Amino acid sequence: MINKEITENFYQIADMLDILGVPFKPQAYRRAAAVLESLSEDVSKIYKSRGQRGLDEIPGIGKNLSKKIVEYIETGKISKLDELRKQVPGDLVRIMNIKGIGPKKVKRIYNELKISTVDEFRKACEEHKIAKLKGFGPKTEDIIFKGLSNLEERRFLLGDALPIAEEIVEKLRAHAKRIEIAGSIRRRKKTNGDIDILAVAPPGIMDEFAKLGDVIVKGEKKTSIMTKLGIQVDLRVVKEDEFGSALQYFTGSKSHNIKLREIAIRKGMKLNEYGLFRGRERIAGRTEEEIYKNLGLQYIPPELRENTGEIEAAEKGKIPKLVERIFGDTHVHTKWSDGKNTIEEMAKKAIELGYEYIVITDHWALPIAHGLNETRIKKQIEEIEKLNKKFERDGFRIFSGVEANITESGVDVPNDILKELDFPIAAIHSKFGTNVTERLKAAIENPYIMAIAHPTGRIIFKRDPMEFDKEKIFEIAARNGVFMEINASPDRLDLNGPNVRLAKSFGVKFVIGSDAHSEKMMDTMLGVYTARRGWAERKDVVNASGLKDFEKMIERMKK
DNA sequence: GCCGTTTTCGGCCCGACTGTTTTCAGTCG
Repeated sequence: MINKEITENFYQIADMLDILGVPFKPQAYRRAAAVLESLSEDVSKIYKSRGQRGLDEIPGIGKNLSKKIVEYIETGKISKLDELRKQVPGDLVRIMNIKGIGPKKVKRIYNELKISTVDEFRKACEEHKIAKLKGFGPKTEDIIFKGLSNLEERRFLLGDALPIAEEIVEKLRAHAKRIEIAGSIRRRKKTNGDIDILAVAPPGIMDEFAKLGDVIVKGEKKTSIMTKLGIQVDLRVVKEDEFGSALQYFTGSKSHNIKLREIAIRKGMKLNEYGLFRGRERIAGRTEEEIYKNLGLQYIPPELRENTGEIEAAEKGKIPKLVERIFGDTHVHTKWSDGKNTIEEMAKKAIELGYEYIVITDHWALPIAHGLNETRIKKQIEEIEKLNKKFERDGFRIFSGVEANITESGVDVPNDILKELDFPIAAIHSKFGTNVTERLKAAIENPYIMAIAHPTGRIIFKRDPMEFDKEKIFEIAARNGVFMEINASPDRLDLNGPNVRLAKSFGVKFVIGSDAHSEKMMDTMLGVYTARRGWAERKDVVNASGLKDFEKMIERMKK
């Protein structure tokens, strides 16, 4: 996606301008980059349809930055970045990523020691040249030396970070009056760089917390540790009547907060983590709700706090009523293909999770996944019918389905099989770079396919999303009434939030599926969070309603 | 480089903690 490439370029320009000591511009570049990062539309599409002016209208992007975006779309590079590279040599930008080392320090080392590469920095540390510089010392040198061998920023899947955060909160709960997860985990971002926890507690909690990892910093209001798993955890302790303002502040996002503080200033107030103030008078702070209210805003759920239009929506009272839970799982694997559990075991787990139905969607003849064939799927349908009699009294139902593979010649399951199934879904599992738009289109236009599973094929940290004409596919899907799946698998979360929002703008409806291959994995909450981040409401998500609605929908689609 | 319910010029979020200092600059979130 071109947005991401431009974002990278902008962040680099910002860092370089920082090193050069240019004021204010770095912030402008970073703000623009952050906006582009969570923009659901492809900037090249915007440029194609509405020209440079279309780009200009994006908040945080003015004449100069839109010109640079156009330059990147047309030439694949930004000449300003090339110019800056001549002025800011070597690895200085990368070295600046070391926590505790910023533009000023990097620049001084560069100027005074005339070094710029990682190797030169390492050598300078070993020879203790950096500690001898004025204003530097052994600790700073140590931070740099250790940081050099760990330069890549590590991020964690929400599916990994959230349980760790919850575990720490549980361990500390007895020592705190109130305690909650804040930061990007509370916003349910798909990946997280660290864990932020906020508490109202006596000072002793810091000692308890310090036992859970290696201490990085320890003060009475803030302590940071590094856990064995390599994830940093920050604990902040605040006063009880400041909890709301602190939670708001530490939940972010940064650009959401900056915007809120600007609104506060415009209305003659001041907002910080201790409260909302008018002059010396503190007018809010105990709860987040009263802060938003006093700023003249509707309450904004954490998942939306990315400064991508939610503040404007809140000003007009138009924050959507987001999905809260789902009633069925539309993507479940079993032992019939590559799953670990039986249909019955998966059904029982679903009942335990409070669901009213599941759809069994095993793979079809996929070589890697020991798939179904015509005789076996008939047997599977028989088993499902038998189990349905058993579960009837629980008000629970199992639907038949399949996860068809979308090959280059179309969906790999014959139509006369598909039409026997309740809810067949289809997905691409190979050749991620070949005719993707055409293949997705063919699958959507197959009259029996109900949903496209993991539509972009992305696997976080491992495989980039496939390139295809999203607008076209979403338009066709909406027209054909085919659902786009929000895949709740922790390393997929595909569609992601911004894509959900884009698809929604075309009138696409969604299903949330766990893609579970074992009962342990059958939790769709990450999918619900992803839907919320995409501003999806109950009416946008089929399985956000109960069994009756799902049955009716299937009947309708069968006609 | 962006932006405007005081502004098309002159602002640009704000407090905690650290290391290196003798009162604070730099960095982070």
